[in-house]
This record gives sequence, C-alpha cells and structure tokens, in this order.
Amino acid sequence: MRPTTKDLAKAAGVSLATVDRVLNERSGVRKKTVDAVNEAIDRIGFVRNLSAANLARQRIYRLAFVLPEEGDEFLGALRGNIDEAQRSFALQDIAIECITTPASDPYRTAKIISDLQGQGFDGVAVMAPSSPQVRDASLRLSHAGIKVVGFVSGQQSQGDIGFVGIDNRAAGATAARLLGRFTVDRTGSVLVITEAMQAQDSVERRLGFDRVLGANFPNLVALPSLETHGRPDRTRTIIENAFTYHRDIMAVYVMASEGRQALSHLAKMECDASRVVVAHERTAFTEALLRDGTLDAVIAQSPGHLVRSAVRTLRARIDGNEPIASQERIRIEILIRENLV
Amino acid sequence: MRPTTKDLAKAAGVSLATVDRVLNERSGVRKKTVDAVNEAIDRIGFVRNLSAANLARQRIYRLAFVLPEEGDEFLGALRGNIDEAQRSFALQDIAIECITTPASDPYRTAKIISDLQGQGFDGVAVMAPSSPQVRDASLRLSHAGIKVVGFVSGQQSQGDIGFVGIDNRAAGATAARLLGRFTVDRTGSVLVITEAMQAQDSVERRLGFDRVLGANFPNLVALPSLETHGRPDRTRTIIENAFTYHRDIMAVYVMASEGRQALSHLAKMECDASRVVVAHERTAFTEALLRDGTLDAVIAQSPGHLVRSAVRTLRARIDGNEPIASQERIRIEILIRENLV
DNA sequence: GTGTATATGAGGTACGTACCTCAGTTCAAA
DNA sequence: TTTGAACTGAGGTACGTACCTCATATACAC
Repeated sequence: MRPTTKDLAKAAGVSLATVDRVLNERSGVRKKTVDAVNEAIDRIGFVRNLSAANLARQRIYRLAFVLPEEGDEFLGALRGNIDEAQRSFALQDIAIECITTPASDPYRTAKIISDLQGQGFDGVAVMAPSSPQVRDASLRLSHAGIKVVGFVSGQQSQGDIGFVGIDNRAAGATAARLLGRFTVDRTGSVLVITEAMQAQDSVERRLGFDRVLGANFPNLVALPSLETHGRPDRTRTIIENAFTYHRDIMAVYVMASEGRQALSHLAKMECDASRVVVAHERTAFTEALLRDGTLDAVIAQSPGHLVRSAVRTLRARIDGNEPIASQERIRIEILIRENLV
Repeated sequence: MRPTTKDLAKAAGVSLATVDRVLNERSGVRKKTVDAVNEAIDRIGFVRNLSAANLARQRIYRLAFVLPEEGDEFLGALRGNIDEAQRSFALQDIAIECITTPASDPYRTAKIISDLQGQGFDGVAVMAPSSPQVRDASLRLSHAGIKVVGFVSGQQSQGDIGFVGIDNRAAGATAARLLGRFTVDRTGSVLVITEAMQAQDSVERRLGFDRVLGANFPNLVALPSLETHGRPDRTRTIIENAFTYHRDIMAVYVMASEGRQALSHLAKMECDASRVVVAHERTAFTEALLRDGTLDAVIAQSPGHLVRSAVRTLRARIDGNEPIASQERIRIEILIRENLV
C-alpha cells in the first residue's frame, strides 16, 4: 500500500496540518520543518494520490485547443479527435474547449491567445503559424502560469513552451528518401507543391527534403516549391504549367498537410504510372489514393495521438510532473498501401 | 458538473442506498426499481466517478504479463517498458507483475497460466506461442472472470480473449512491398530468414509477404523460409549455404522479431551494397544497421505502445468499458534512416 | 388481520486529500 | 519578563463512492 499523508506526518514527526501546509506550499511553516517533511517524502517514497486530491479540491483541468478556422481534412481529423478526447478525458476531470483563430492574421490570433488569460484555463495547446505576435502572446500566457504547448505546426519548443508534433525536417527527409528510392536511378526533376512557403512547417520540410535528396539522389533535381495558397484555380494552373515546362518530372512531393486540391489534380492527370508521388497526412482521401496507386507513400502523424499527447503533456505540466517521453514522442509514420491496417 | 449518485437518487426517486445497490448489482432490489434507476442513469447522463469509487473500495487492479523467458532485444524492450509502466500506472492504482514461462514447452506454459487463477489477478496479458494448451488455459482464466488478452504474438483474438499487437499478415505484406520497390526491376531471389516456422507469427508474416510479392513483383522469387532456431552456428551455416547455392539473391527478409544473429552475419558479409535487407523491430541494433545502410527498412511495432495498450485494454475490460479503438490499434511502423527521430 | 419475507430508506464510517478554524506552543525582540 | 508574531497541532467538514447496519415500508400468503 502506498504511504498516505498520515504516514508522512508520522514519518516527519509533524501533524497532518503541517504536512498539508508543506504539500500545498502554504505559508507559515519554518524552513527547517519544510525540509524535514521533504526529507520524509523521499525517505518513505510518498506520492500524492492525485485522484483523491482532485476529488477533494473538486478540481477540473480546463484546457483549450487554439486551432485555425480554415483547413480541410487533416484539421477536421484533429477536431474529431478533440471531440473524442473531450468525452474520454471528461472522466478524468479534464474539460477541453476548442477556440478558433483566423490563421492568416497573426495580430488577431495573438489577441485571441492573450485573451485566454483570466478565463480560467490551466493549459492551452496552440496551433498557429509561427509569428512574433503569436510567440509573444504564448510566452505571456506561460508567464501568467498557464501551461502552453505548441501543437502540430508553428514553432518548435521555446522556453517554457513545449511542442507536441513531429520534427518536420525529419519528415521532409523521410519523404525524400522514399521518393528517391522509389524513383530508382531515373534522371529527372521533382515537383514540390506546398500551400505557402512562409509557413514554418513548409520551410522545415523543404530543408530536410533537399538535404537528403541532394546527398543521396544526384539523379533527381527538386524544382522550386510551388505555392497553391489554398486556391483551386491557382493550384490547377501551376501544376499544369509545371508539367508543360518540365517534361522530365519523375516524382511529386506534396508537402502541404492539406494537399487535397493538388492531389486531385494529379490524380486526374494520371499520366505516367511510374511517376512517384509522396504526400502528407492520412485522410480518407489519401488512403483512397494509396489504395488505387496514385500515391506511393504518405508521411503521416496520428491526429489521435497528437491530441491525446497534448492533453497528457499539459496535464502533466499542470501537475508538475514529467510526461512519459517515449509516449509523447509523435512518430513520423510512413504509410503505404499494405500498412493502412 | 457531472451528476453524482446523490443526483441520481433524486432523479430516480429512490434513496442513495438503493442507487448503490443497483450500481453495484447487489441483491434485494425489485426489477421495477432497478429499471427506474437505469432509466434515470440514461436520462441524466450519470457516469460513475471511477477515481472516487476506487478510492472508496481501496481497489488496486492486479495485472500480470506472461512472457517467454528467452528472447533478445525486442523482448528486453518489452520488459523495460513493463517496468516503466509499473511505475507510471502505480499512480492509477494498477499493479503489474511479470511472469516468465518456458516458451518452448506449451504444457508448462499452460500450467503457469492456469495457476494464475486464484492468485487475485484481475487481468492477464499472455505472450506465448499459440498452442491448444495455452489457448485452453487462457479460455479457462477468462471464464473464471479474469480478463485475458493475447499480447504481441500467438493467436489473434478469440472469444472473450482480445489481442494487443499487430496484424502480422499485413506486416509481412508491408515488408514485401518495400522490399519489392527498393529492389526495382532486378530479377533474382529473396532470402527469407526466420526463427521457426511453427510460430504462428512467422506463418502469418510469410503469407502476407508471399501474397504481395507474388502479385506485384514477378521479377522476385522468394526462397523457402530458413529457420535459425535461435542457434548461432546454425544461423551461420544456413546463411552461408544459401548464398553459395543461390547466387542471385537480390534481397533478404529477416522475418523473426529477434533477428540479431542473422543480421550480424549479413552485416559481416556485406557483399553487394545494392542488396535490399528488411527486418523487424526497432532495437539499438537494428537502428545502427539502418544508419550504416546495412538495413534498408525495419517493420516495427512500438513496445511502449504495446505495453500501455495492453494495460489500458485490460483495465477498460475490467471496468466494463470499451477501450478507445483508435488508441489501441497498434501501428505497423515503417522505419528508415530518416524517421528514426 | 397477522405473520413473514422482501424492499427500501436513513444514516453511519471509510478511502486520501484539501482546506478551514482555533487553541496552543515556540522564539526572538523589546 | 513580557509581548507579539510566527509556527504547529488538533480536529473538523468536504469531495463521490462503497459498504455496512438497522429500522421501517410494502407485498403477499395464510
């Protein structure tokens, strides 16, 4: 049986009241007594029973996810998993809310994040394009005692602000290796399509991609990234132009997480069956393309894992614990037709 | 705020004592009253506060992992993660024990599993080669009210006995696809090495492997599986013989989860750099081989995820809940040098 | 209507912790 | 030595649930 506060009081030679004062960092205890209690905690291996503590203090953890308002399937999957988490974590006294921001406007996004202070949140997961405004707003929240993690995209961890998501440079590198090996020794160029290169994620992915392609596949030359800006017409035009001007495109890397438009166009063109196409994120759409052979591989991160990991990380930080590192490391998954399960 | 038993009593128009009798399925309540309480549960959305309940009943969940005594790095990783789980789940009143069985002796293994009954366990995860003896022992445990799941290897789910692990047929298929695409159009044979083909896992992997290789890569012919039986001398002999008799080996598939011996031999031979090698499980050893290029890809399952998933699944089944399907589906991971993180 | 078994209610204690009050102690400064 | 502030202890209630006892209510058979 685990030692209780009562055991701890006995071990430290003080009363329950004093143990309580020390554990909850209340004032009015001499340093010497505090030390004695802490020593006893180590000695007998006391660990606070968080269930009982939360029961007693009627605590609920209030968490918020800050998400961009626009996005297609991957964002939808995240939202769906947040809904699911809402239900399953409710049993553990964790209340989750979703807050939407205009991703393209860093000022309003930062304002929304700042305004979270004073609303009673214990932790916030922020998914927003990195910008000085957003970064400062996050840091302010953090200094105000609210735990903050970057979520999926935007800057990696910084100061007290952790990050839950993949290493996008490694993701780009992974894409390059697969694409290179699948393309074999054929010589030609690689089309790289993204939504907007000002996004930090795209920059990282491109860096990783170029590094591995350059170092290992001299037969392939990656073209400058084409940016769709999420506009269907533009997407179509740039892809068609690319194929007109570059007749030696051996492979396509759809770098954006939301690559539906670009992929539908590529699928419709369906010219050379041997052309290698790699994209990001598992959605019903990319699954279908993997199955029909349009896509050769998908680099993915599990939205369910992302959401649960963010919740657990925030919860651990609120409780002052360390999250389990191995559980919270988001894997860069490689999906091909056979391991869609 | 979630409704409590008190709210439930009010809503059902009965006393707390009756609510308690219904919730804990004690006798002495008219069917009509039971129905009224259940109706009220649905109506107000009452969910039992499990933390409070476990606190009150001083309950600890006692779980056991039944593991084979022999095995190398992957089994070691599982053991390590069980240790970690032991610590982290202790905070959630889950006590985990590890029990070792002689994997090669189905009778003694079955006996050990049977003997678990009456030792106060609430749930057991069994990792053992599938055999009628083990299956029956597991079923008996299950009928005795102890929740049982198959773990990692052995038979997939059956009756009340669930399974925590990957679909090995899909894993073999995944290996075939990668190996085939990496080998390109070169013609030749594929060496398949395993520990023992009587293991269910090996059979499944081989089936999936052959299906995909046969359907998609007619240029490659998979040789009959070579069995190492875990013996270093034998491993060496069969590999050397294989390369002597088959001069056209283009690729090697090390199918066993514990492929260290075979892989070290292959690494030492290091003949043709273009030969494709695919193996299973992520260990320090396979990681190193991926990095130095000996291995082209590793098909893996996360030992940490496996262990936590088994614990959560057992706990959910003990509580009579459904586990979160998406969280408990173990992914077939594809690892290459770039996504080792 | 009485007896009896069954059903239900009322109220208690407990789990481990939080948080409160009040009385009592210690210790240093005046 | 007294004064006052800082510290400590004793004991309470509460959280939501489990589990116990005892008294009362209801139903049914006779």
